[in-house]
Amino acid sequence: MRLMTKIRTERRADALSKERIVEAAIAILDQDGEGALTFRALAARLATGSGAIYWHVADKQALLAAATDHVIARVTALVTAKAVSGATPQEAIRALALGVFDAIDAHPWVGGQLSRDPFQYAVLRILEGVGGQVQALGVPQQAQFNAATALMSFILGLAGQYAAGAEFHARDMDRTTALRAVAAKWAQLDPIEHPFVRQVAAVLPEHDDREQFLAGIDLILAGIESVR
Amino acid sequence: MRLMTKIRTERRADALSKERIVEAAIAILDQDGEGALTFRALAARLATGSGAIYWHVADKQALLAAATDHVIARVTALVTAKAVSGATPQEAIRALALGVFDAIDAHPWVGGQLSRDPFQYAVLRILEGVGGQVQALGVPQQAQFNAATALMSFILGLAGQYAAGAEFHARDMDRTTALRAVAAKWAQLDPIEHPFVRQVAAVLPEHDDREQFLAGIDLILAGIESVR
DNA sequence: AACAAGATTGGAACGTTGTTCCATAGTCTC
DNA sequence: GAGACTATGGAACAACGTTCCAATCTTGTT
Repeated sequence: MRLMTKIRTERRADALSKERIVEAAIAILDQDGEGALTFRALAARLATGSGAIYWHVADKQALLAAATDHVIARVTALVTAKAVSGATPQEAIRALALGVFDAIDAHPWVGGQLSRDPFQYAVLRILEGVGGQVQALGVPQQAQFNAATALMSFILGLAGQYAAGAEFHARDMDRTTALRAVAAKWAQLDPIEHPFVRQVAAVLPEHDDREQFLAGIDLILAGIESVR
Repeated sequence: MRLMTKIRTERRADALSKERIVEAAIAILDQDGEGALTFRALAARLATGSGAIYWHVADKQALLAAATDHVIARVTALVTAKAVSGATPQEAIRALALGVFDAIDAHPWVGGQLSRDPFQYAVLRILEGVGGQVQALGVPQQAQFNAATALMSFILGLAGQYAAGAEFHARDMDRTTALRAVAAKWAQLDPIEHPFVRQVAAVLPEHDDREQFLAGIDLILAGIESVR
């Protein structure tokens, strides 16, 4: 008896595969937003039927998780590679966080997906990256869990907010005018009931999301420093 | 000509109203989870048709936002009342954060909704509560925005994660056994690629979400302290 | 009391979605 | 070639959010 050659011999040039499906899904998501990804649109783009797609992918959740992982894997791989080549743990954490932020900026749907499913592989990747650097930071073992998950929660929280905001304006306007519109609405709130939000509204249109994000990371890093 | 008496005279005892609809929605969400809230189920519970509901509510998003606000308004009102009666800003922030956490624990769907729409009124309420205490903390004006939104993002991030996790097990098992299952899966990961997650898996089943949440808040508060 | 105008109701109907089912076609092992 | 397994494409199904509309109820005017 011969060992079965499990090597997939190219059946056809245009054969379906999980990878091709995921890439097509990402293309749709990037081009037309989260709402545009349907199995019909996907089947049309791949010139096949929805049944064929289900042969390779369990369901829509799995498809979204795979697409998200595809994007996040790039980020974590790139950053952990940098981390090896002599950077402080703080710098590595900042780089990882910014990598995730930029990925969400480029693919807003990733933000929504990350904050929706805590046990998907992409989230685990980020936790591993953050956790490793927290260890390198010299945080005592019992505190590592809380420190790493705090960083994770912050990243995912802002990810979700930013993504939802991006989904919100999408086509109609650019980000600045959208923020200006929100600020205008907030400025009209009751000064007695919402003094702080009104104050925020004044600086909202000019603020830089990236800087805000990094400031939050630095805040938590400073907090971790004080525990160490 | 006489001024129109715009006072709504009770049309019928069982008249529909936005409030009754929101309360029924909350009942369904609490009882059977986020997926169970449909306009058909809502209409059945209220003994009416879906068209009648649309007369009072714009769409499903508005309904979920109203339901979320209904829950969160209670929390912020309660906590800001406490804050007035002499508590340190730190204590007030902890109380507010824990209030939100407990609300999500009691109504997991609130977590999902909060992290999905950044401009809904409930989020604004939390931001106002947090921001007011950040001011009271003596944080310089330029840093207040970053400090408050960092706390917000952390709260919403963990809210989303916790809610998604709660939705995940829901009926089948309680939280501890669900965590044990996840921990078991994580423990089987490649030790080279995922050392930190494997370490986390060991403590995952015994950890207390509430404590973890509070630890994160304290970490950020410590970070804010160092900036002050 | 009768009427018109608007507010409110209940349920049918529409278009779209995720998913399942199935008849067919391709590919590999004997 | 005969089967067995893999893979495909599209029809069909149930459920959803939403729209539409005829019927009813309430109010203000005569």
